[in-house]
Amino acid sequence: MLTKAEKTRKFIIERSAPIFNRKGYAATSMADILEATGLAKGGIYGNFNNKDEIALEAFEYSYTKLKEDLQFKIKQQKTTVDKLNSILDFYHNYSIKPHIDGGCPLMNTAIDADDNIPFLKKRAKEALEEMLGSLRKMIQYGVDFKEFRKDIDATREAELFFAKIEGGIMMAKLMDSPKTLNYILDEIKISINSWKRA
Amino acid sequence: MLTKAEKTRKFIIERSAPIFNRKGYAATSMADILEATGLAKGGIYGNFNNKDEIALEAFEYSYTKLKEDLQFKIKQQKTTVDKLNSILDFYHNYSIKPHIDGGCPLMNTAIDADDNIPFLKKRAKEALEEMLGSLRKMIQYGVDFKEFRKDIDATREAELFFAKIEGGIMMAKLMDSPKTLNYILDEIKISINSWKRA
DNA sequence: TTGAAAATAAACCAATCGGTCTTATTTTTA
DNA sequence: TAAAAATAAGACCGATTGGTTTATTTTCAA
Repeated sequence: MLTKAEKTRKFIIERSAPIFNRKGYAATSMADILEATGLAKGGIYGNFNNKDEIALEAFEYSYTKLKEDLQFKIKQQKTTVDKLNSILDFYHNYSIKPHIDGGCPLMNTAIDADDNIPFLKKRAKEALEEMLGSLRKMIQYGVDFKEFRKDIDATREAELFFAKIEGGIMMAKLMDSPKTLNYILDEIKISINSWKRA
Repeated sequence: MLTKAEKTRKFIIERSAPIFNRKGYAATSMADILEATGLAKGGIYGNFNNKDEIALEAFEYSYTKLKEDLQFKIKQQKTTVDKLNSILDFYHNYSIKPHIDGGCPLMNTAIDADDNIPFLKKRAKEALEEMLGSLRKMIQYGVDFKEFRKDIDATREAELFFAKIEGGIMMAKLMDSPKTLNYILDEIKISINSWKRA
């Protein structure tokens, strides 16, 4: 069972995460967090040392949710091809209905924190590395178990896979249309098929 | 000749643009701009109405510089294939040495302004549309003048071209390595070749 | 050379920033 | 059920925010 303090911490993070993800670190004020939680300063600072700590845990929350939502879809598939396609399916209409308000926390934090907020940038980088690692393993599994040709470079393809999706999300967000993202997803789907053994 | 006022405006924007591009709208304070220009408040507010106006012109400056730097490289090439490749060349090592401090102003502004700063988001969207328009025209020219197969969808390819590059830039920035961006550029190069007529 | 306009510095403003601290209340434990 | 401990409210703090005003200096045409 969660203690009261643990529940409150969790509650504060759940409410803060979408705000940080939408507005970014600097634009999110403690007043925003008070409003979103309905708590007063004592309630917040009794559970967190400072804004940085909330921002870091908020990123953790948004990233973990992304990971878990993806894993939920992936687990339902058996073959590597189907698993990869389930990721593409996850991002279908992602710009309209993202897994958390504000869109991909990796990209948002990458851009928001890159030149100014080292502790957040560091964590986002680690998260991206983890993400790429699972994707690489998945593709390599497909190679090792003869689904894909053995000349497929899993590391390279994982990086390309993710970069394309992120680029597509950015375009879709800015253009207020999922069109480009869907083009990207279509293209990745084709390239996955091209990895298949003859 | 520029009047004194025009010179001062230009000077303020030149100094502010990299700061806005690096830190984003909210994190950039008027104090930052005073420091970067060496001017006092009177000097700034005598030339601009408010921070928003500076931020908007700063984006304009960063975007125009991107456009001009690209056009300079493109103009030197004759064929569409060479022109497109010169764009790829422009983005080679872009993450290490971007055309302006902070990297691509389109992506930075897209993420920074998307959910919070409508006047900036609107301008970034227009800029992206313009960018995609020129790219589309360029590819279509290649189709019309028989460099590319006639089934090539210039609109689609322009969007894919740009989305991939932006995704690559984001990854390169976050990972502190141009590796993924270069993978992306290689892949785009191959796809350009695949558009060629037999 | 002079006088009006343009440009600037810097004091000043209210509002908001992140954060602290005391006090009251609620929750847990004995 | 009472004492102890955990928790939260909200007044308060100095610093900083974007922006204004005023007095002074600079610029340039007549």
